[in-house]
Amino acid sequence: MFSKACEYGIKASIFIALNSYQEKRVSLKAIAKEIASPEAFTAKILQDLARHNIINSVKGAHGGFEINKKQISEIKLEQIVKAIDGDKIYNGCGLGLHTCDENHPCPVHDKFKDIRNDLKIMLETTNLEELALDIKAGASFLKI
Amino acid sequence: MFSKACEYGIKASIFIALNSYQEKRVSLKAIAKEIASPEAFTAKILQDLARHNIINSVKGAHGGFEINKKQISEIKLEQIVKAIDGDKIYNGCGLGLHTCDENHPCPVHDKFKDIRNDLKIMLETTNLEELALDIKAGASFLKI
DNA sequence: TTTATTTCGGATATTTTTATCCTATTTATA
DNA sequence: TATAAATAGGATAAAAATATCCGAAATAAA
Repeated sequence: MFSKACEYGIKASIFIALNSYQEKRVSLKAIAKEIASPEAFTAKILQDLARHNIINSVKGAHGGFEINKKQISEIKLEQIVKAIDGDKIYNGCGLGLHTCDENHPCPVHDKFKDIRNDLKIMLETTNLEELALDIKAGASFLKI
Repeated sequence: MFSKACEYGIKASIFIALNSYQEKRVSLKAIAKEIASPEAFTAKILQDLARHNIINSVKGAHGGFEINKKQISEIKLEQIVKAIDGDKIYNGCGLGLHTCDENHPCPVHDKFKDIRNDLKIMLETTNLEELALDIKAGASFLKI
């Protein structure tokens, strides 16, 4: 469904959010360990998220990644997915047609429409805060 | 959502079904042209579908691909997807966790559950016949 | 039986995605 | 100011997905 890069990006964002609530900045190393991802690859993704102003990066000693506490509940999964995978998840045709819409639908266009739309709504309405709270409560997990 | 291979496989199957209703066997060349796919790559996919007994291949002059007319309405999208992409679309965790279930959910497990299930139901209930009939009626398209 | 046609299948190539490595730069602190 | 701790980012490597090539095998028809 998502690329590996996107999976890492979502998990990393949740972990950063979780720590930001406690005013804790987290290092790349800590993030990669927590979400069980390759460190250098994760670094690239975090840079990408920082460039998109989804997370904030601080260089130098005692540096690391953080998210403005007040913004955590405003950040939607959609922003992370779009920053990393682009919007192909929205525009793309289920069967790869170049143009696929009501006037020129692919064979599964109608069948996919609702599913894709549900996914879209889910990504647009799910925010980082709720995901972080679940992790905090032990109701969900970032690895294994 | 699906791999390119899977997209080609679905479109090819629909085109073969369409022709099989008219007792017409179609060649790899004709298929690749109709669905705008690379010929040699499509060949591999058709071989795969044939090995899974979803389509039938006939070697030699006047050979090609066909589907038993009586089976067209019985072949579900699910079979094609599973033959080509495996069942990762069902078992895979949205965030790539090794184990992700009710007892050990990933952060988006609940959010994804319904969407994934809708997709599953769609693939399990959509058959080749209805897709072929839409193409025949000009209500959907295999390329562009 | 020869020839043309067509799929089969192994080998290889290209592209994209994922992952790693190394140096530069930034920053806090001793 | 020197040092250690971090991220930034360019270059490269490895793996996976996509795509191509070519000879072998099968089959219909001349």
